Amino acid sequence: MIYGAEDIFRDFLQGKDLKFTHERITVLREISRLKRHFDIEELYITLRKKDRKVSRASVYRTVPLLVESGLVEEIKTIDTHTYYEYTFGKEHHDHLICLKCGKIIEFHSEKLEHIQDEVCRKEDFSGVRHVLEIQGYCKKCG
Amino acid sequence: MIYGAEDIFRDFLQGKDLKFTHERITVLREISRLKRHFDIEELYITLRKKDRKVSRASVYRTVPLLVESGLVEEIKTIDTHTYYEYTFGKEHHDHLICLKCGKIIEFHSEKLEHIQDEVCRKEDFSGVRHVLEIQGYCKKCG
DNA sequence: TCTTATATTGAGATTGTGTCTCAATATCAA
DNA sequence: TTGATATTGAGACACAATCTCAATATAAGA
Repeated sequence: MIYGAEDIFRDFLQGKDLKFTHERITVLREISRLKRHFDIEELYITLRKKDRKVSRASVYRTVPLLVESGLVEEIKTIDTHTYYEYTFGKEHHDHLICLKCGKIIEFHSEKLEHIQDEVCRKEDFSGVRHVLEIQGYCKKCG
Repeated sequence: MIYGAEDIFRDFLQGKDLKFTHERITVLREISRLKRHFDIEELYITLRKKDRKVSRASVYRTVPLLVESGLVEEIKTIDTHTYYEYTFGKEHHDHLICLKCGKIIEFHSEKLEHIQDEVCRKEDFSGVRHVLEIQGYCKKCG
C-alpha cells in the first residue's frame, strides 16, 4: 500500500484531533498539482477558477497546517511576499535568490545540514526546520 | 578619525546620489540606540513618543536603505512579521528561533559561511547576503 | 445507521503592514 | 546664492491575513 501525501496529512490531522475535511483535501490536491512556488492568494484564485468551493479563509487556514505537517515549506523572499512550495517527495533543499531577476535556484548540501545539526546540539536546541536563503546575483544578472 | 555608522551611511547615500537628510540620520540614530530586534512600526512609534519628527513614510523608506547599506539586517520569522536588527560593529550571525516562546538565539559558524561560499561558486552565483534561521524548540521549551 | 460533541466552514468585516501621491521643502554642487 | 533634483509628510490607498459567528460537517460511539 502506497503511503502518500494525503495519508500523511490525515495522520497529522488525527494526531491533533483535527478533521480531515473536503476543503483541506482540495487544498492539498491543488498544491500538489502546482509545479512552481506559489502564494496563498494565487492558490485561492486558482481554486475559484476551477470552481472548487473553498473559501479564502479556509485556504489561508489550511496552508499553515500543511507547513506544520511537513508537506509544504515556506520560502521568504527579499520583498514582503511569502511563497510556499510543495515538498512532498522532494529532497530538502535551500534557495539562492537573484535580487535582480527574482530567479530561484535550488541547492542541497549535506555538509550544510550537518553543521546545522552541530549548532543545534551545541546550543541545546531542538531544530525542527530551517530556512536558508542566499541572496545575490545569478550568472545572467551578475 | 573614527569611522562610524553615520559615515558609512553618508558614503552609501552619496554613492547613490541620495541625500543625507535629518530624517535619515534620526532614524539611524534611533536604531543604533535600540538593543533588541525591532520592527518598523515599533521604531516609528518610538520616534513619535520622543517627539522626533519623522513621518511613517520616511521611516519605512529609510530602513530598506539601511539594509542595503549593510548597517541593518532583516530577520524573517515564522509569522508574517518582519524584524530588523542593527548590525554595525557586530559580527555576522544567524538565528535559532524557538517556535514556542519566540526566543532568539544568535550563533555564528565560520564553517557554515565557508560552505555557503562554496555553493555560490558552484552555482555561478554572486552572493550578497544570506538568511539562515533554524526553527525549533529551545532548552526550556524542549 | 443514528446521535452527539466538537471542529470547521464561509461571507464579509476588520486589522495591520506597507506603499503611493503630490505639493511643499531641503539638499548640495556649482 | 541659485537651481536642479531628491525628499518629505499627511493621508489615501492597496493588499495580505485574520477574525466573527451562525450554519454545517466530521468522526466516534451507541
